[in-house]
Amino acid sequence: MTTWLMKTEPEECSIEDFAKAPTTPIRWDGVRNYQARNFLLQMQPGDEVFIYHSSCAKIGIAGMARINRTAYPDPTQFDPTSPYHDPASAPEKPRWQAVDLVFLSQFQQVLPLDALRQLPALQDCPLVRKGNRLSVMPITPEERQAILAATHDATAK
DNA sequence: GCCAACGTTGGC
DNA sequence: GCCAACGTTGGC
Repeated sequence: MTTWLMKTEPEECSIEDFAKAPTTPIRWDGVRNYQARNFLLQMQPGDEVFIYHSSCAKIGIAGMARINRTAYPDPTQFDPTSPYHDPASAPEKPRWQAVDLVFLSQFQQVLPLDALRQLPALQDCPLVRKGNRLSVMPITPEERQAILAATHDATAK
């Protein structure tokens, strides 16, 4: 089983959206980067995902979700009214993928980016490297442990 | 709002 | 295949 981290702007989709309806899967669509897409394709049912809030007041990891449905063609790429529409993608040969996530936990406080930067285990994680824009990335067991140890979240193990 | 860093596009 | 121009990401 792999652990992942996915970035989201909370105005669009936040950990609160998951917590509001904890059994309802949320489609993670709009990924338009090949490296991130390739990670989506590797996800397995039950994989854990750290949910990271970006471009907002409280930047950092806000909670966790798990993979509820593995990769399938992202419908927004074929929707001309969607901001994620990709006219170059053909339905018979979809370019972009989505997965579904369900709620796992919400941290009592967002684990802020500056705290993440201070974790020695995260020195090689793309998340804390300046200028890195990767929105979906794998998290090693060591990184996962360090993150969870920093949360003080009793529900996370 | 600024801007550095990055990925993508397209002319050649 | 190169690489300059461009658009986007995302922290500050």
